[in-house]
Amino acid sequence: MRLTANRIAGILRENGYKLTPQRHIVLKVIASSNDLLTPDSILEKSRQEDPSLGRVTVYRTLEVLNKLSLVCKVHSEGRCGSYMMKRPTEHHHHLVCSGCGKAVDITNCSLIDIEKKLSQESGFEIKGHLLEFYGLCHDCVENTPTIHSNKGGTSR
Amino acid sequence: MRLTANRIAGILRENGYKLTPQRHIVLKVIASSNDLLTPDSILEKSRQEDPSLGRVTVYRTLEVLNKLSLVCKVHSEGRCGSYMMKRPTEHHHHLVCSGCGKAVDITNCSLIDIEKKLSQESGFEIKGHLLEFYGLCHDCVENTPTIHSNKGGTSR
DNA sequence: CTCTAATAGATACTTCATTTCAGTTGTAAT
DNA sequence: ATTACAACTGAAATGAAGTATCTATTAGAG
Repeated sequence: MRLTANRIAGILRENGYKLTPQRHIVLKVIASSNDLLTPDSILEKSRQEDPSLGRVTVYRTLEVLNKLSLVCKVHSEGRCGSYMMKRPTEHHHHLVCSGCGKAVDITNCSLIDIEKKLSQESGFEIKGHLLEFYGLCHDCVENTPTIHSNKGGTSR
Repeated sequence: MRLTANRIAGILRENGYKLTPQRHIVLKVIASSNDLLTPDSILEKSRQEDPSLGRVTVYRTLEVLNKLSLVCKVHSEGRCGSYMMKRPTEHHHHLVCSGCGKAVDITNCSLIDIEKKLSQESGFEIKGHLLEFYGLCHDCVENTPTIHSNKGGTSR
């Protein structure tokens, strides 16, 4: 089951948020993409429909959507703070293409068991984990793309 | 085996980098901490020893250390781009305290096997993964701290 | 000691995000 | 429909984090 922009619009209203034309545009942009989107690319796409739409509105809408757990905030390679529509409702992670931003959901996460063991060993009260896989999708392997930057290593 | 500031200084020189007093200070700050440090906190601590030390120098030193794989770049909760000395030389991940930044190394990572399976299923050429656990260390559970910000969820 | 490429810090700039504020609007109640 | 108001919008100012440029300085090889 895929969350459409209209379905999300309903959820917003149910939670006491107003449904403005601007929000509807931003929603549509996010909901209709399979890729990871930066706030800036969301703004750009939204302005194709309403050129006067403000940057602040994008950030505010993302904040609301994040609060309602309707979007996933992803770190990705060299680019933190990108977003995509939440597709599986259960706990999951992502495999993101460093080339084009395409994202695949990974739902079979076995780290919660590991958390328990870690918790005992370390004395930490573990609140959660961050897991992302990154690489190149089939198309980008062939086309050797240069869109997403890939500088600087992360902890691995 | 723990990397000391002096040992790292040697590695720098072996790789053709000069060992300036400023770099030595920055090194000492990172090497003598068990916690995750933001560039800003590294600057602050370094300035306790040399108040004229510049922000740019911190970034440049971190860049060099990262290039030589002497530090780990960690994303952590709501705070990307923090650093800590690399302790195990092999592939590993971190458990980070959202309260005080304390970090524990996790060396038994089984995700590389999963990567292979994922690669076959998705058609992606997987380059790596990002995994971090976060929570509160024993001290911070008791003292209910407020140092590190904890706003906004990440993908989990 | 001398020489030079590497480095430091000052300054300016860029990018990304947040705050503030005055005017506008969705929507629930009349 | 009309009204009333809290929620919302965009412009502009501000802030935070990191980068680029330039000149003076210096680590360290010879």
